[in-house]
Parts: sequence; C-alpha cells; structure tokens
Amino acid sequence: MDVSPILESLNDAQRQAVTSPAEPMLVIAGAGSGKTRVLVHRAAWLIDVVGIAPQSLLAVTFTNKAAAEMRGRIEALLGMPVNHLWIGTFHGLAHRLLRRHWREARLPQNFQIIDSDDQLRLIKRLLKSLEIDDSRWVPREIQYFINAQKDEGLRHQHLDDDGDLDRRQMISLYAAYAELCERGGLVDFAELLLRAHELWRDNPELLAHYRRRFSHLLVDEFQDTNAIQYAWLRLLAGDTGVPFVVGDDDQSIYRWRGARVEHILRFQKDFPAAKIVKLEQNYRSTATILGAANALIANNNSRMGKNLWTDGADGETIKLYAAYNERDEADFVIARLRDWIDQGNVRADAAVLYRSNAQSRVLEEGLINAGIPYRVYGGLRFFERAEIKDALAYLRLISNRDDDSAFERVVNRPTRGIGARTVEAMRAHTRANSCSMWRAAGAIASDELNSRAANAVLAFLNLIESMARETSGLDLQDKVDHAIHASGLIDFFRKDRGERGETRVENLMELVSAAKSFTPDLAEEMSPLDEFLSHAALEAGEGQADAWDDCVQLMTMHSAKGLEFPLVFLCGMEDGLFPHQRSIADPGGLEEERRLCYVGITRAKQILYMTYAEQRRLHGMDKLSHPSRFIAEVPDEFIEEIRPRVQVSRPVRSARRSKSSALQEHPGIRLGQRVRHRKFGDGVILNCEGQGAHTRVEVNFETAGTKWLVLSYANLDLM
DNA sequence: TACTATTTAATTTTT
DNA sequence: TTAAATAGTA
Repeated sequence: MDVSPILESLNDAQRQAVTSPAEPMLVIAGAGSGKTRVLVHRAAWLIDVVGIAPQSLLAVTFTNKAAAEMRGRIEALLGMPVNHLWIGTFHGLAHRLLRRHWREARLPQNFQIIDSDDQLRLIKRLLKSLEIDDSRWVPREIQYFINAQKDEGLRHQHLDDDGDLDRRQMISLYAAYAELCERGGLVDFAELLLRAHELWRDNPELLAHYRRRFSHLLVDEFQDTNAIQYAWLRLLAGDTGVPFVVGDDDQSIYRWRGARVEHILRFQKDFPAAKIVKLEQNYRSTATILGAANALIANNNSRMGKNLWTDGADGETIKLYAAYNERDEADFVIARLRDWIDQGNVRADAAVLYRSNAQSRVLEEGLINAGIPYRVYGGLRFFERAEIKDALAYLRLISNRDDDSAFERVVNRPTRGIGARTVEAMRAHTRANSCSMWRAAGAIASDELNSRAANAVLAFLNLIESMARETSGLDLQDKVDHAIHASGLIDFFRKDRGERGETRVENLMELVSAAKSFTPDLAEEMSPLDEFLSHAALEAGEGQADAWDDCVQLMTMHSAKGLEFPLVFLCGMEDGLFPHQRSIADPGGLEEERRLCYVGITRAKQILYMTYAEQRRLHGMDKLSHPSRFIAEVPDEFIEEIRPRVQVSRPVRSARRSKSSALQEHPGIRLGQRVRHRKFGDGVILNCEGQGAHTRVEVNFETAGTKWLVLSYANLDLM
C-alpha cells in the first residue's frame, strides 16, 4: 500500500504520533506545530493503512467549525467521503446519542435544547415565581452555580449544603430549575453532557454496544475538556478503546468555563500505558516571536514544559508602542495597517487582538474614519438575535405546548394584551398545580381572569393551535414562513420604523431561507422541525460580515485561538486590562491570563506589534495605567520600542499637540510619574496642560487629594 | 399596558 | 461610556 500521501509531509514527531500502534496516545502539540494535521493524518492512517472502518472512529472537536474542517481535511486526504465517521463537538455527539436513545435517557422524544440565554431567562422566572429577591440571589450566579455543578457531573441530589444556608438555597434552586426543565422537556448545554454520561453509565448494554463500535477515539483541544466530558470519554474508552488525544497545556484558556488542564495528567494516570509525543517544532512564527512566547510562558509554574523551536529566520523584532491614550493607540494601529496595505498586502492577513470586546470600539471608529474595511468577530450571532429567537419560540410551541421557556417568550410578543398581571396569575397556577404555563393559561382563562384578559389568553392559545394545524402537512421552510407571518412577528417588526425594524424583518426572511437550505440527517430519530430547532441552539451560526471579504480582522485573543496571521497587533497591554483586574489576585487566574498572552503572541507569523496606552478611558473615566507585566517578561532583545512623539509622521490634533509638547518641555514629567511635593507629600501626575512657564499639572496626592499645580513654582521632585 | 427616565454595573465564550 | 434593567408616568 502506498502510504506516502499520508506520511510524506510529516516530521519525525508527527509521524511517530500518526503511525503509533493501537495504544493510548497523548500528543502535546505546541502552537503552530501541526496539531490538527496530526489528527487528520491519524484518522486517515487508521482508515487507509490499518484498515479500521470509518464508523469505528469517533472524533471530538471543540467547535462545530473545527469539526467541519476536520471532516473536510480527512476526506481530502483520503479522496473519499467518510460519512459514517462520527465527528462533532461533545455537545453535538451527546445530542445525537440522546435523540437515538431518548427513552433510555428518560427524555421526551421531542425534547428541546435551550441556550444560555434561555437558561438565564428560565432562572429569572423561577426566582420571580418563588418570590426570591434577585438582588440577593443573582440570576447569573445561580446559572453559573448550576452549570458548574453539571460540568462536574453533579446533580442536586449529590450536593451537600454543609450547614451553609446560602449553599442550601443554591442547591434548592438547582433542584427547582431541574424540575422546571424536566416538565418542559428542556435540556440545557451542560445537561446534554450529563445525560449522555448517565445514559451510558446506567445502561451497560448500550455502553457495551458503543464500546464495541468505537474502537478509536480522537480528541482535539484536550486541555479544554471539563470533568463531565472527560468522564464521558473515559467511560467510552473502557479498557479496550484507544484514545488519541491532542492538546497543549500552555493554551488552556477556558478554566473559567470548567475546563481543566489537569485532565492531561489524569489521562496519564488513567492510561498508564499511554505514549506521549511532544510536537515542538513550530512552522508558523519567526524565531523572534517564538522566543518571546517561550520566555513569557516560562513564568508559569504549572506546566508540563516544552520549548517550541523553528529552523526559520529571526524575522523582525517585536515592536512596542506606548500610546498616550486609547485613541492614540488606535491611530498608531491604523497607521501601521495603512503601511501594510500600501505595501500591497492583504487586509485579511492582519489581525488586531484585544483582551475584552469593549476595546474594539475605538479601533472601529478609527478604521471607519480611515476607510479600512474590517470585520469584528464575536458578538450576537444569527440564531441568537431576538427576532430569530422569537420565531423559534413559536416553532417550539408548535412542537411542544409545554415548553414554558418558549411560551413566556412570545405570549405577549407581539403585544396582544397579556400583561404582567395575567402572566403572573398563570405562574401562580403553574406553581400550585405543577403544570405547564400552557395548561395553566387554559385553566385560568375559564375562571380566574376577567373577560378581557381571558379573551386575550384564549386568542393566544387558539393562535398556536391553529398554527400547529395549518403547518402540520407543510415542509420545514413553509412551516417557518407560516409561523413568522401568522404569529404577527413580521407585521410587528415592520411597524418598528427605521433601520432596526427593517433588518429584523430581513433576518426573519433569512430564517426561512436557512430552513430551506437545512438538510436533516437524523430523520428517523426526530422530526425535521425538531432537528432544525436543535441545530439552531447547538450551532448559533456565523456572526456578521462574510469571512471571505478582504477585511482587517478584529477579535478577542480568546476567539483568535487556532488562527494565525502574518501581521498581529496585541492592543491594550496594560496591567488591569491584560492581565485583567479580576484575575490578578488569583495565581491560577494570572497564569491563565499569561497563557492567553501566549496564545496571542503565537498567532503572529511574521510581524507582531504590542501597544499599550498610558491613559485609558474605561467606563467613562480616564485611568492611568502601567504597561502589562507580560511585556516585562519578554526579554529586551526581542522588543524594540517605538517612540512616536519624537518624529510625528502625521498631523496630530491641536489639543493633543499642546499636551504632548508641554510634556516634552519638561523632561521627566509624564503622566503616571510619581512625584514628591514639599507640603503635599507623594502623588502621581494625572494630567497636564498649558505650555512653557504656564504648564500646569494635576497631581493626585496620597494624603492631600488632587491638586492643580504650576510646574515652575511647585518644585516637584521626581521619584 | 407602553413609553420614558433613572439607575446600575461593567472579562473571556462555545455549546 | 453605554447598554441593559428597572422604576415611574401617561
């Protein structure tokens, strides 16, 4: 057999991993070392050379996008489709199992998946119905608590309050939430994983079947698995399954979501026979960029340890720019982008990365002014838009009247005279009789309510019933089309004047075409409508703008994981912003921030800029800041500071010129500089204005408060 | 019930 | 600053 296409492009370490015998394998793959390629080639090797049937392989990825890409690459390598190969996210695979075995999983056949937004609403409603003060019991925190427990594989029955009353309340809210989901046939994201785990744990013959079927398990981004995902894998592998897991402990950046790097160590304990291969040769970045990344990450204590190397050139030094403020930072980035584009480069090859989304704003304004096309990743995605979720809620009610989450969402949307009081009455009835909102609505309409409210409620019930009747024979797209019209949503948003209403109507139309192009593939297990609804929850769809347009790419460092760009900017390199204030105190949190920085640096192939602002407007307040400690952790030899104020290449706005020149006239005087005053004591320079002998500075003294002083009289000592 | 004014709080995000 | 949630008013 000719194995050359599968092996020829691999280096020794990669080849060793790909061709390893049927034994557990742990691949520690540094950034840019060909991680995905190893997985793809391993799958092809197993199928084409070892002769494993595609249906015996299970491949798990972290995102739907990664799953699609992996399937595509395997098929391209093998030159044939691999339809029976299961590739998906943990959630997608769990969902698939639960649909197949809904009886054993003790779920209704038409169970619906709720996303985190639905989940939060559900919790808010729960608090209201129990008359619990939501300022003391913050819905987000309850949501976090519930998900964290589920991620650890724990149900409320497993939890002990330890005599802690707050914890007891949390647990009982968890229980109440679980009951609410149970009643409505609702499954949240964490529940998918938990149920799928319990499904196998409690049905040995089912587990045995899947163990027989899946002899080889391939796992991507292993460092980001949480406890329940790991347990699920462990269960499936048993003593015979061959796990092949790939990850990088230095790129674990989702600890706050339950991911645990420790699973890499756990894996070695659980599978003592496991072979370990480290991929340390980097094919992406220059030696300079790698050197910086290596030096930075060496400051972390909890690492397995590895050192990326390249046989490529040193490349350019990393450029560090100290901006005056966030606008100056944006101007700088845009000027460099201009140069880049003017040199004939592709805009899409440049990425501007930042720690938090709020930072994109100034950059966007600048890019718009400069007329440079850009694309922001993240933000609201298609299936998460309010109008789309409204339409989906109608469809969910058509599928299942007891879906309270959907019911509450649209009972008065568009407004039809069912106000807060009426809904409150329904909730009361719901609680007293532990029935769904739908049943409660029917019950109280006939007795409790006054005729006006009752009519409104009955009209709503009739509307849903008639929508269900009229759509029963239709195919998916016509169902959706009928729903958005009959529900009154289209008319409702049409009345919304201006652009917003218009785009909402367009989005609803877009939903119809999404339904049209949707191809169900679990047809035996569920109705096409239910499958479409699940798809909408599990795969929220792309954000804005077309990826293939030639745009500068703006995104957080989190969303940049897995991507690479010839030119990269890391903006807002300031202590408090990055590392983020809320992570600084906790050593684990700080190490995670450092890993995030490592991810950011290693996105760059050729040129890397780091920028920080000495003064930044945050939450409407100007704050002085210090360069990120991460900058100091990169050896000087890799960094070149750019001092822009010495040679200003473009016109600067007058206000700023006066400010910066005022600063230049007084060497040593700069914002953030610590100074000592004979009378007022120690302080920090906050602001500066005026020129020459009139230059005044604003100093925040530790004991005397904030004062404006004329520099020439104040006799400040620099410290 | 629906609109407007005021208050409050503010990472990272995929499923 | 700004977005969202809440309280108050027509």
